[in-house]
Amino acid sequence: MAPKVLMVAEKPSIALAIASALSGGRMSTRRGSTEVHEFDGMFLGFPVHYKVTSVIGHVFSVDFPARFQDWNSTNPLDLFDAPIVKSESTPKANCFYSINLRHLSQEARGCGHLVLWLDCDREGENICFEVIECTGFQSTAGKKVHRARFSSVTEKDILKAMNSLVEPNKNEAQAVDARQEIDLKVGVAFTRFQTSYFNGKYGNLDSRVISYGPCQTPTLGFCVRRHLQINTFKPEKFWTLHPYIMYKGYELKLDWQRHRLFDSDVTQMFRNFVKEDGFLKVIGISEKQVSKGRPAGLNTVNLLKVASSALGFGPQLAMQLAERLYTQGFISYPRTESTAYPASFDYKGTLGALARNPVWGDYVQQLLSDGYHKPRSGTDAGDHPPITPMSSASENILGHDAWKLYQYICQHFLGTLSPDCKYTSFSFTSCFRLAKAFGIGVHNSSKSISFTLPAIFHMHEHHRVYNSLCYLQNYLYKFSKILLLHGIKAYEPWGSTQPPDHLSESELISLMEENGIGTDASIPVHINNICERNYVQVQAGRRLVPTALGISLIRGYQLIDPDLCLPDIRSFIEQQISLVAKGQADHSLVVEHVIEQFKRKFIYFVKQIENMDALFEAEFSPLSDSGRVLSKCGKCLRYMKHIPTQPSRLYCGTCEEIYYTPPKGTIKLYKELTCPLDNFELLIFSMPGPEGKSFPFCPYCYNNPPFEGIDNIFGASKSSSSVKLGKGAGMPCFLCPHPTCQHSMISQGVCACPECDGTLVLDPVSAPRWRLYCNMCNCLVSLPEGAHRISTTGDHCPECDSTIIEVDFNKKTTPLKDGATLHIGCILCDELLYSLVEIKHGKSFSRNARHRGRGRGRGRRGHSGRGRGSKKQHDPRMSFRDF
DNA sequence: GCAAGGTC
Repeated sequence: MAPKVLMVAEKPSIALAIASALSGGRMSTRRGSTEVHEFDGMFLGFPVHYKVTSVIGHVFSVDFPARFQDWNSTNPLDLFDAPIVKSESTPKANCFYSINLRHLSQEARGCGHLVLWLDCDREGENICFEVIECTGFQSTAGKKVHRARFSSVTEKDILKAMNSLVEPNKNEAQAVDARQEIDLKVGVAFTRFQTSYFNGKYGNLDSRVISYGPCQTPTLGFCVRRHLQINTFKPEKFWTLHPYIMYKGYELKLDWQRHRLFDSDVTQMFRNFVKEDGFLKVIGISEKQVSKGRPAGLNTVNLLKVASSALGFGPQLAMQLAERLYTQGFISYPRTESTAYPASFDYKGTLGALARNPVWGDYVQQLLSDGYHKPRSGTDAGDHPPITPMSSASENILGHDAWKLYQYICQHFLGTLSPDCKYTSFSFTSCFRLAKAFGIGVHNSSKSISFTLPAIFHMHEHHRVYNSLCYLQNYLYKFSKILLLHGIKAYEPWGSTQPPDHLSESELISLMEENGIGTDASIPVHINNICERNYVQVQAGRRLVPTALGISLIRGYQLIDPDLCLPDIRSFIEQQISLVAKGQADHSLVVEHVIEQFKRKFIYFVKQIENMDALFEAEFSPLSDSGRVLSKCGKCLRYMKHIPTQPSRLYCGTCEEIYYTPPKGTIKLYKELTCPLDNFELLIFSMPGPEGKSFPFCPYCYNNPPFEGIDNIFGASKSSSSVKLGKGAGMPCFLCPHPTCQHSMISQGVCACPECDGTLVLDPVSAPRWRLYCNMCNCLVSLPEGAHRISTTGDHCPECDSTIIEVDFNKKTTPLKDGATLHIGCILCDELLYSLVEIKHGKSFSRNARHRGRGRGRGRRGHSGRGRGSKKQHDPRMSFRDF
């Protein structure tokens, strides 16, 4: 059998391109975690069997070990010296691709060579070593690792790279390791300190996390800098003259060449001169040919700028739309830095694909028949070609927003192939004759007051210039060199100088790009971050207006240590890790050095925090003045206040303790019931919307789970729970294993979830639309509607072990004979109850399926709680109706 | 609950 060669790319699209190029399209493709393309070919002069697959970005990410994860017991300062661990990045919830790591180690089995086709940048080089680690290639004798260096994913470049394989560059990979460690330690240390300090002191900051980061903070800094410029702007009054002439009913306003004066009296003097004379003489006309070059190819950052400024789409939305257009085959890969097309690019073919489009098809035909120009040369970053339409679409197919974005991408592409845009700009200059005023008999332009009719031109799509007013100007010039002044306007004052507007998102993207803050893929994330943290708000025209919180933070850094919010902080880190990438400095020495510097900055920042706090004090209210009285503290038995602004929390003024509550919902007192474990009054949390779940929780247990390892025992890992538990997310009652408390999962749990490993729990306040919800997934089951009361009993069904429930039907609507209202039974085995229950929705079963077999559900009974049909119990997708 | 960087 031919030896096997495994090739790994950074994303599925590249794997496909490489396999297609090397196999000439003759390959077989099978679906693994990611697609695997297989074919036979030659490698280093020998016949081999190729397998080409990909990862999906980074395989690993860095974090602190578990013992540093607890905010309360970890001093943020210690994070600088803490170890860091690499662990497999958890795949996205809606992603069928499960696991990069296992996929790779499986595919690598039996392969003698590994060829790394990761993107040719530092991140790609870093992922090379992640792949090597996953495949175990490094450690096995007789196996060889190769790095393909390609400048584009064209067939030519792929073949060229194949013939000049090199070794992966450890230095570049280590530079990324260094950046990861520095970003993690600095970001997390500052974030935890700020969050604890300010959220522990003020009640209306309106952000769960007061985050800091070497990218997001300078991004915020740009917005605040502009805001402060606006606030400190001192307007000045100015005066100007605007004479009017009439032409065939048109009133034409002329601009004064002096533009404006800051002196009222002098302006008034000029005004009188002009008015007294009443005539203007045309002394010159200019006709300029102006040319605007056709654009180069479109890259991500430029797309984002136009999307924001012209289409009104934020970067996050724009990328989502672009991503969808890409996966549907309408445009090429949307994340690219390059604005230059590869030499081999098939313009004709791409134009051909657009030729039948009803909107611009005619223009495309014209370009094809009259000949198109090659795009202006841009820059080639060696990643992907510029963003280009791939096939024709219509608004009906794409929907409004995606269509607008697609339309721009098409028009930009057609623009790159069109002739340069040429247009003519006309203007004429006229002057008021100063003869009278200055007693000079002859016109002298040096002593005249000149006015200009502003150049008027209109560019039509496809660069045709129309301008009826140009003819008008010509007419004026030829036939009427002396113009009668129709009127003159000069208000007092005409106006005042205006401050700049708030930073537009598009300007911000440019600033970030210029200063090396973020990358094309991460710029939208950083902007989104500062919005979500409530540091800025996007207002009309997509302008970013900082909030009181955002301003206080930046002004605070400016007072304590301006470096912290200047863009240079990113370039400093970049410059340091570049030394590692070039092999000029040792990885660990650089990390140590940079971390040490930031540690010192951190210590100083903590010491000086009062300076920032003074700004917060002026702007925000202390916890003791915030919120409204809600429930009793179990320790001091005094009332605590609920502070509903993010992060939602309770504050006990007596104990000076904070108890975080689940986010994004309403919180009410739960019938003044108390938790048997700690005496705190129970609360009921309701998620918004008609289908929103409600559940009781004890504020103390929620923040300090009384039973260790709740996650492991019940498989309800915080991330997989459909309820976003949020900060301190410990244990709501639906996870509580208390054996006798009437609110615990043991008491309220009814049966195993049909779709995951969770337990269906009675929603105690769902009347009259009674229901059960799963304590782990989205599964929702409606119970008989309109019942007065539904409650669990202490009994279990002898047949399926579900909890027996008691239903008190409404007198008028009771389905029971003779108008009886009380009915007791098992919802699965009792014919009547079974006929009245209905599964509403449940989406997430596949994700949790792998937790199966760990015994939970009814908890102490393990599997026995799962339905009665033992024959079907192994199918996790079994619908509720199949029981 | 935290950073920034890949990608789906």
